[in-house]
Amino acid sequence: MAIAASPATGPHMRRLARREQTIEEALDTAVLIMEEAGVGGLSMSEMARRLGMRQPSLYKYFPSLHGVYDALFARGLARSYAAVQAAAEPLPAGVARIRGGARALIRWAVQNPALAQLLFWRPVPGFTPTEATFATSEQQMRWLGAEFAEAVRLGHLRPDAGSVEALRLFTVLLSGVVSQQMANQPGVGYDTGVFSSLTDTALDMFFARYTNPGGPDADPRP
Amino acid sequence: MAIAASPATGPHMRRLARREQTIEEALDTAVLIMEEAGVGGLSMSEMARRLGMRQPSLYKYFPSLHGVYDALFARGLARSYAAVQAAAEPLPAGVARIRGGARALIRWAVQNPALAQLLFWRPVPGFTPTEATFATSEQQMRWLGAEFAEAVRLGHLRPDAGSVEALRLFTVLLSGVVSQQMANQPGVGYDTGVFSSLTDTALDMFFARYTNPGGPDADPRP
DNA sequence: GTCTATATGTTGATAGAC
DNA sequence: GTCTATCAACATATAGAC
Repeated sequence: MAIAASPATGPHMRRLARREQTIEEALDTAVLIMEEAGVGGLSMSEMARRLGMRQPSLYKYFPSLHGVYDALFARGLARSYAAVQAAAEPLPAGVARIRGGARALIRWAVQNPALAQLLFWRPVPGFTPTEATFATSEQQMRWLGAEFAEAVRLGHLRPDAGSVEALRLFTVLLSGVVSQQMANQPGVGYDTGVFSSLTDTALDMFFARYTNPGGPDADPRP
Repeated sequence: MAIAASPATGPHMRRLARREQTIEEALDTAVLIMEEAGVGGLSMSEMARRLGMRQPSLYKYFPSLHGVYDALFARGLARSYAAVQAAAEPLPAGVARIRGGARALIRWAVQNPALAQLLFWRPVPGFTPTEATFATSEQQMRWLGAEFAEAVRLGHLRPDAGSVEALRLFTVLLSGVVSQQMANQPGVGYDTGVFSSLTDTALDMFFARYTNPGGPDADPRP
């Protein structure tokens, strides 16, 4: 592996890094366009125009417009996942961690409406993400399932909170808050949005349903 | 008023009816296109093509593409409202009626994905419905608020169910079910969809939160 | 990797004959 | 109300010179 000296800083790697940087810059621009013109309003021409580049040059970085969407989808997944993990990891396992992750996801979605729409809805006709990028999505769901199982094991939630139905109901809540906030108050921040402010109430409602009446440490019936 | 004989069947009215019929047919076609190509995939050209008409002729019926979207928005509002009312009206006032209306709305949304997306999300960049059509939307919300107030009066729900927060939380649930169903299982029916099947569970969860522990007839605290 | 040039297609909308 | 003709933009994508 490390035969050549400092391969990560050699001219080849520098060139690769430069290329990566251009791609990142192009995706930044794409996000700006989508925030102005809608997710469906993205075009190679407008991207090139804003990048000070001719439109055909963009095809050296992306194979097609679909390729751009796919890269944006992957970026959205990675960033939302990172935001959730960064918020959830330091918290104690169980409902506290789940709550923190949910808050972080909704906050991220409200702050990144274009990418969030691409992930939560399917606004681009004929666009389906690549299998590879879609795998990240399933990873996120597996993580959430594991956290629910842990919350059950800790006695925070009743055993039926580990069912797929409970997990789906949880995603319904998150999706609902995000959808209502973005559709009815676009451009309004997380803290002032009338729907994003309902996040904790919605989570309370959900956890109350899956908590034993006797409290967090009550014995689940055998 | 009724000076001329049978004005509703005279030649003038017949002509008007014919015009209305053409417009309805055009909107039917528009819905089909949106279901195939996405809400943003609608175009005057494709509409005219399928109607066996030249594209400029369509401008005799709609002032612009935005005008078509506005008519579709109005149609979606009217039909969803009608579906909700038809299901809710025969039911006894209170939670039963609210539950029936919610079920009907989600069923309608799943069965009419294109119009539902136009109503629930804002997928068309730069399109905002006319004030007149938007008024219908507020009418629907006022009806829902009145039903909640009635449920509180009947003792079905706690007084705080009449708050705007509770009402918003309710719409979050409906929006969440619809969004998840349409995004993750497009084309799957209401009865077999894994998310639309959660409708009753979600409503149970909501009503449980706003019900007194002692049961529907327990005294609300003074 | 950048550019020019170009093929090829689409769209929304208007003017004006019949 | 229908049509033809047309305008002016806009788009994706490719070929090939430098």
